[in-house]
Amino acid sequence: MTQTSEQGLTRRERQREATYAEIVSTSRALLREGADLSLRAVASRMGMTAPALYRYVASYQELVDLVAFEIDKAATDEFRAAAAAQPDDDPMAQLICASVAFRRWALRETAEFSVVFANPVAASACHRRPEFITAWTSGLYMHGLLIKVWHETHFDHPDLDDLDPVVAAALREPLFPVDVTELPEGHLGMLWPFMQAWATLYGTVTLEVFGHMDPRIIESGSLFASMLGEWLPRLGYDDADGRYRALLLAEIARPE
Amino acid sequence: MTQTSEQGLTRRERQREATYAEIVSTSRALLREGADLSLRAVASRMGMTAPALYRYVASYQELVDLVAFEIDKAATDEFRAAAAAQPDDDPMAQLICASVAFRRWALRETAEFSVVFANPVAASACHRRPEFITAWTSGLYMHGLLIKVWHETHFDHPDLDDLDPVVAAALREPLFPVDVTELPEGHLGMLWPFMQAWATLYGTVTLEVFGHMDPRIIESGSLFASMLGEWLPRLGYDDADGRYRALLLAEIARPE
DNA sequence: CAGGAAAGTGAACGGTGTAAACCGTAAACG
DNA sequence: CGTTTACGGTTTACACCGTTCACTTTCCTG
Repeated sequence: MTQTSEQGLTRRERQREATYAEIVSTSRALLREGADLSLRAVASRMGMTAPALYRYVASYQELVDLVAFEIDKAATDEFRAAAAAQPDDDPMAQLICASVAFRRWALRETAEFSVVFANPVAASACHRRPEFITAWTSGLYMHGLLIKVWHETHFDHPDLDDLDPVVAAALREPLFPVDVTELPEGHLGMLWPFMQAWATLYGTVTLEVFGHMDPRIIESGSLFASMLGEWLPRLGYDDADGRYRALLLAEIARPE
Repeated sequence: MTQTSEQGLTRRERQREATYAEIVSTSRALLREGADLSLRAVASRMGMTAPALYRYVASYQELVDLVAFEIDKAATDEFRAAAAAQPDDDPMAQLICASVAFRRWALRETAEFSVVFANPVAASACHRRPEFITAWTSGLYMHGLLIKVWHETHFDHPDLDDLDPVVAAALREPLFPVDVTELPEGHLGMLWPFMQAWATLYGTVTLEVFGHMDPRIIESGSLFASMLGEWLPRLGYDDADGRYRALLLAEIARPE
């Protein structure tokens, strides 16, 4: 092999990597302009022809999967930044900020959100690489926050044996975004409230993004606020002083 | 005017109505075969050319809206049939059966579900005719069941004045599926738990349909069961004998 | 230096939504 | 009755789309 850069990549490999990055960035630019994602549009904006993209991506669906993965990664950075405004020893405050950031991002970048979350995933990419499950990065991050919350409150969660055996078996070797090494020993059941919380969070936001709801209520953010507020006691906070509820409302009202 | 039928429709109008019906039925047939909905496919299967469809529908999006509306209507018939297996003086049992039927329908007819529920609605059809909001019929039916539940348990709901004023204003003249005449006087606040329940129901099912979840957990139905079970106390049932929870599990497990 | 892989091009096929011009038939009207 | 009008359909055409194939260029490597 000829000279490789300090990352261990040859010139060609580095070029290839750069092209991948450009594909993703042009795709995201298209989505943000309201245009729809297409091989031809991406290629022509890059000064190429459509068939050239097949050197990087085997099909249109694979382009979508690639872009979705990168979008999710970038969005997670945004959630992380929002959470960073809260002290590190207050994971619930971080979780609130991250969740609100998730909603804010979804309502602002509806096209990007649709690519990641309103995109059937099961048969297409899941079986190849588990980490290509859409929302892998964001799910991992959110779950990490939830674990930090548990370390503070030790909130209740079912035991594996109390759950449907099928579910228990699934939780023992989960194929969704979770870092089991972060999970305290013998507390696999904590995954269950995580999935419940994720379902309601995802559901509320999807409902709002797709507009299946009175626009005035969406704009007010009340539905989202009540949904998130209901999770406080379940996560071990009575919030007697109303601090978290106040933070929640303030974050929702905060302009971009 | 020439002779009109007993419905007050001329021959021409009746023919036109029949063509509309055929458009919808062929569209649904296409969706159920896994093909995707397109003007050309619908037209050619009807023995026409694509531009002819423009005599009935102004654009592709309008075709989608039309089909979505009819799909929702047909699905609601299915929910109603499932609920009819329960006695009429047990609205909670009916609500459970209808909700499970909703999930079952969504997981079986994922393409039809996507047309109705994963279809941005706000800007397209909402402003023309409020009843063209997707899921109008099903939403109306579900809400009717919830009102019947309230008449039995008088479950708690917030007062309008306790809610965000923006929300209160929206609930006073709601533009989503609800028949205010069925609502008992002074209980407009009941719409609020309805929207919360709808959001979680919709969210859970959408999550399952799009496969953003461990397939084994979807198949077991446990997530859906727990979500629905959590609504029992909020709707005024302690379910001490576990009757409703048993019904819920039985309905989920029941084969088609 | 020769060979070969990688990257990109052009043309082509079958598919899509949509606009325009055109045409026969059936209803409506004087 | 004849004339007019409008409806429901056709052809044609345009601009896109994903995808395949044959071909060229370029650059790395043995």
